[in-house]
Amino acid sequence: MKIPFYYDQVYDVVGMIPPGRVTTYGHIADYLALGSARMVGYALRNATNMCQDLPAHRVVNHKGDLSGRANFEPPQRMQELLEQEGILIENDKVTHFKKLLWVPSHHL
DNA sequence: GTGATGACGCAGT
DNA sequence: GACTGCGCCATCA
Repeated sequence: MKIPFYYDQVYDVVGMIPPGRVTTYGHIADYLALGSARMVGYALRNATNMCQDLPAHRVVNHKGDLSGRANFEPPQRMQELLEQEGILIENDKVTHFKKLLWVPSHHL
């Protein structure tokens, strides 16, 4: 299966998110400087279904909310994976989100 | 080619 | 802090 050009870009950024940290769609989009935050989420939607190795659970929206958990096969899986890395989830939102936030460009 | 969709983000109120 | 509306642009029908 051919992977759309945008998806591969997202995989690379998401794949370099350090464990125990999270990032937002906007930051990824800004780092890629290709499209918008919507494109990131759009790409991840296929990514999760396609590449289970992809730590898409570390990607949340600008509110720190697990907006895409419903897209995971078991929606509960996303929260489980985050807690597994030490990230606490409350009311489907990342606790201390700003502290755990990791910015791609900041990593350079 | 046209129209609608979407795991979002931001400005305005 | 909350809600509303608009922009974003690749992908799908």
